[in-house]
Parts: sequence; C-alpha cells; structure tokens
Amino acid sequence: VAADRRVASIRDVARRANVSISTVSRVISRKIPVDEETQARVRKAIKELKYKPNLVASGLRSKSAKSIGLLVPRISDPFFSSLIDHVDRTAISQGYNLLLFNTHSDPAFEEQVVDNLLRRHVDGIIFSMVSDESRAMELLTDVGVPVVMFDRVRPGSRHMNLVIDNRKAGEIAADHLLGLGHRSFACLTGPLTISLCADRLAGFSERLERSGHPLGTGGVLRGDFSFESGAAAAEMMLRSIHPPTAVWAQNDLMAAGLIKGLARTGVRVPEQVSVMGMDGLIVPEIVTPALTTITQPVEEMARRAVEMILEAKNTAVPPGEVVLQPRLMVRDSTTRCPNP
Amino acid sequence: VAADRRVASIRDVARRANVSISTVSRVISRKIPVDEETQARVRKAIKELKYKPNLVASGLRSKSAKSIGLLVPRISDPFFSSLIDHVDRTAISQGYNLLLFNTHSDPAFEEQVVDNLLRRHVDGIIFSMVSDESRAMELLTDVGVPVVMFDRVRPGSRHMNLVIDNRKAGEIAADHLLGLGHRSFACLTGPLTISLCADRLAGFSERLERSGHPLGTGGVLRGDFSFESGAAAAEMMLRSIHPPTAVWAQNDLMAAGLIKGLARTGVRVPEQVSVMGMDGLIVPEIVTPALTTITQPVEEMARRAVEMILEAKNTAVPPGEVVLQPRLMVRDSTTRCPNP
DNA sequence: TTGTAAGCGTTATCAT
DNA sequence: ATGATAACGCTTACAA
Repeated sequence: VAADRRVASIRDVARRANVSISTVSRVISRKIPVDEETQARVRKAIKELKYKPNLVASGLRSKSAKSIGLLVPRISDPFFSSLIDHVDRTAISQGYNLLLFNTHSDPAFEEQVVDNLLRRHVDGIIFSMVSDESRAMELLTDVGVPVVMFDRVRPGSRHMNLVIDNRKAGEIAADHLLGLGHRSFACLTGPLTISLCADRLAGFSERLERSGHPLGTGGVLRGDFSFESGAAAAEMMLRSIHPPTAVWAQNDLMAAGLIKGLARTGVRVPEQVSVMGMDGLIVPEIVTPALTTITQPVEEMARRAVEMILEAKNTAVPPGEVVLQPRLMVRDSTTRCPNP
Repeated sequence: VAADRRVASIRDVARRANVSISTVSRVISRKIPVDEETQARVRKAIKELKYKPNLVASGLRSKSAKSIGLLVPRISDPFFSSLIDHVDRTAISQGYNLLLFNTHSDPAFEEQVVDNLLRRHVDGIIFSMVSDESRAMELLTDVGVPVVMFDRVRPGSRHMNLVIDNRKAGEIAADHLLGLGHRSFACLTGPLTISLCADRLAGFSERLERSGHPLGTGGVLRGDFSFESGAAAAEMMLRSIHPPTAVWAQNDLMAAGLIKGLARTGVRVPEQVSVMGMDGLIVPEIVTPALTTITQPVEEMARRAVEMILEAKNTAVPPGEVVLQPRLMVRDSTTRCPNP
C-alpha cells in the first residue's frame, strides 16, 4: 500500500545541515567548489534524510530532465527490443533514462505519440518511423531538441540520420546466393512504403540483374516483417511457375515464418530452397536450420544514436548522417543450388 | 539540427487569448466550467501557437507526471518485451507514459536503478525483481507511490503483488507429460534464487512424486532462462544414467536451446524426448518442432498491473494480491512415451 | 566559499 | 466564470 509520506526536499537538507539550499545544490552537482567541512555536513544530512534530488523539479528549472525519448514501431520485434535494451544501457551510463513509446506501426498513432512525447521535454529523441509517409517527421521540426532518425529515414530530413547501408545489405545477400550457384530468386520484403525495404530490394535485385539472373515476375513477395507474413509467403512462392531456389527475407522473423511455411508443404530448407534473413538477433539460432542472415550492428547503432544526441547537445556541429555496415553471417539455411 | 526556438507557454496563450493563465489551465483540464466563448478564444490561441502543455512543469506542481516506471530484468527476453509492449498499450490508453528500466538481472545494478527511478517521481512502479535476494524491495517501502511487484514476488511484501500461479504451472506440465505415458522426467529451471522458479519446480516435482515417478537425481537441470543455458543443459541431460524421456523447461527460450542441443547430438524431439516450455510468446511457433508450452496471460497481466496502480491511486482499498492462471498449449514437441 | 532571490511552467487557493 | 498569486523543488545569476 502506498503511504503518503512526504519525501525530504532540498530545503530539509539545507535546514538540517545549517546551510542554504544553494550550497546543498552545489554539493550535489559538484560543479562549484564547496568547503570540505560543510560538504561533509551536507552529505551527512542527505544520508540521514534519505534525500533524493527531484528530477522533475530540476528538469523544469534546468530544462534537462536527463531523459531520452525512444520511439519504435513495435516493441516486441526482436530487432527493436534488442535496440531498446542497448539504448537503455548507453543512456543510463550517461545518466539518462528512457521514455519508451510504441507507435504500433500506425501513422495515426505515431502522430499522437509524437505529440505526447513533445510535452515531456526530453533531452533528445531517437525515432524509428513507421513509414516514409509518416507525417510525424514534420511534427518534429524545430522542436528544440536533437532528433535522431533511426533506421528508417527519409531523404531531405533536417534531423540527424542513423542508418545502415541497406542497399549494401541487399547486395551482400545477392552475392552470397549467387556464389552458391543459385539462378532463380525471390525477395520477401517488408512494406515497400518503408524506404529501407525498397533500398534492400534495390540492392538485391540490381545485383541479380547485373549477373544476368534478374528477379522475375513473382520474385517480389510482400510481407510486413511478421512471422505470419513469412509463413503466408511460402504458399505464394510455391504457386509460381518457376519457384525460386533461393529466397532472401528482409528480416529473420519472416525468414523463420517462410521456413515454417515451406516445411508445412514438405519443402526442405536448405536442401530444396535456400533461405536467408536479416537482423541477426536470437531468431537465427532458434530456428531450424539455423538461419544464414545479414546482421545489423544493433549495439553500435544504439550507442551511436545516444552519442549523436549528446554531441548535438554539447557541440556546435552535430553529426548529420551516420551510416553503419551490415555483415553476412553464414549458418545452415543456405547451401549450393541443387539443380544448377 | 536542433534549433533553440523557445516553445510557447501557457502565458503566451493567455496573453493571446486575453485571459488569465488560470483560465487557460481550466480550458485544458476541463475540470472547471469555462464560458463557451472564452473557451473558443483560448483554443484558437492554443492552435495558433501550437501550444503543448509542459508535463514536467505540471508534474512538479500537481505531483503527477503521468508516468509509470517499469523495471524488468531483461528487456530483450521475449516475455518481458511482450510485457513492455502491453504495459505501454494500457498505460498510454490512460494517458500515462512509460519510463523503462533494465536491471540486467543484476542485484547491484537493480538497486542503483531503483534509486534512480525514485528521483523521477513516477505515479506508480511495476517491478519484476531480479531475485528473492533483491534488497531493492526494501528501497521501495514507504516511497509514497503504488508499487506492483510483478511476476517475481516475495512473501510478506507490503506492496501489491501480481503473479501467476506458478505451482499450478508445474502441475499442468507434469500432468500433460504423465498423461502421455512418460515415466522419467527432468526439469530445466531458472535460477532457484527466484521464488517463481522454485514454485514451478515444486508443483512439477510434487505432482510427479504423487504419481509414483519422482524426479530422480539429475532430474533438476539449472539454467538461467537463456537459450544458451538450454543448449548446455542438453549435454548434462544425456550424460545421466537414465536419461529422461520428457523435459519441462521453465521458459521457451531454454526449451528452444534444449531442442537445439539435443539435435546436435542426434536426439530427436519429440520422437525420443518430449520437450515442453513456458511463456507462449513467439518462440513456440518459431521453433521446430513447434513447442508445447504453458502460456502466461501477458496481456491480462500487463493490463491488471496498470489497473492496480490506478486503483491504488484512486481508491481507499487497493488490491493486495492478484493471481492469474497459466494455460496448457499443446503443439508438436511432446508425444507419447516411446518405450513405456 | 556561501547566501539571497528570481525564475522554470504549471496547478491550486483564494478572491472578485 | 474569471483573475491574482502563491506554491511545487530545484538551478543559477548576483551579492556578500
């Protein structure tokens, strides 16, 4: 049960230590020298009263509540939950806490959420947009706090951008599968209104074209990043006249669904069809066969995102755009083409 | 780039609408009647200035920043990321936002985090402790805000408790496996310093004992809820003199690891060994074979947790303890005992 | 080195 | 129905 005990304030500490509240403030902030002896008195009082500075009050006055707003489209997506984890880690190491917002991959909800976030006067915003059509970005212009557009960005943004080279990811996937002798492909994409999906697809298909084995009709399967959409794609795929021998899914969850869907109709991976995914978090090792995938450097992404915000606060010239590199991770779900 | 544009305050709105700031406040809060016409003027000014109430300021004054603190041991664990998702959903539907904290399953870190959280004067705390040895609970007594101890509780707590019937979960698992004719069992547990693990184990083993087929030596495998610990347990298990034909892992991640580990040494699930898990989120369908598991009603748990906090704020007699029920979900990883 | 006092942007308590 | 005005708990010039 919540007792309504009044909690000690800086005044109480000041009275107890026989100093002014500003002295107490100085002792805490350690920015301005305070006599050793009075310092000791103050610390004693703080301990005795179990005083904890009220960050709401200090946030109001100093205009920095030491918090970072993190907006993601889906909290429970393994990529984002891992991102949240790592962002939290770096943020807290710098004394910042996380205000978390789920936009539910819904543009309307996203606007509402951004509007809400703005009322909280966070020190910075890390934002992974729902899609290129998000009006939310406009709501974030000139808001007076650093904004890092994360993972999903739109060209011409006036914010900082942090992305991985998605086109490159597609190329890596294509190269890997071509190298295994495959000649007939499919790509299971996320919503193409998200530019990152379009970029990945572009890299993938251009590389294939250049090698003389373009993605044919039915070579583009549209999913929504969910396991279910991956499973559903399996049926679509098998219905086509020339079923591909190699598929790249734009995230691991869909790849896992695809494998499941294929297994359901008796198609074996990788013996009959090679499948690869993207992200590289938990899912690839859980799945059977273990998933060949393209990993994203989430930890580094998270760290850089927080750093960018802090740099923007402290330096005159904040970083504009940071691009990180995806990497191939070969496991068991891809193999040489069975019928070359 | 972050421009330092000053954002409109309630004073600006008041000036523009030719009213006092209290009137503006009244229009916004809708608690006190305001003349229709002046109301219109105020709303117009709000729109024109793009005014957004500063929740830091209002939080300071009203002692309610409309935020809930959520502390979990591991953000990227599927159970907790799903929990976070649902808590966020309910919280936001009530106008509350989420401050998220990761305790990293580390008691020392946990204390630091709780201490930190307390400075933020949230309206309520939902807390999933690291273990029974957590000193953190003491830090949370008499803090003046409602605290819901979630999932991991300790008897004698003066906070509200929200749990599932973990003993029952163990019984359900035992009954399912006994019903399939198994006579030789193992339980892959989480850290036994977490009472929920001990409870699950107690329910499981007591049921087995009563049926005349007790968990033998080596029947208790200790894991840490991670996929890796599940994979490692497979080796331990196969080394024992009478390897079990049925194993219950206390979460799905470990069950998935176990299946992987068994596959590595050529043991097939469920043909040779039946495996079941617990939680029921994403993992069971990704895994091959699909995992028989005991589901936790996360959505309901999340909703109840938020409700409990709100009730504690608003009613005289807050709920003390809420117990929810786990349910069996049969899929493909368990089957009749091969050698009865 | 320390104290005084003026805010930060609200809400709440008075009056009117 | 509306307006002054005093907090809320802190930071930060400015004085001393």
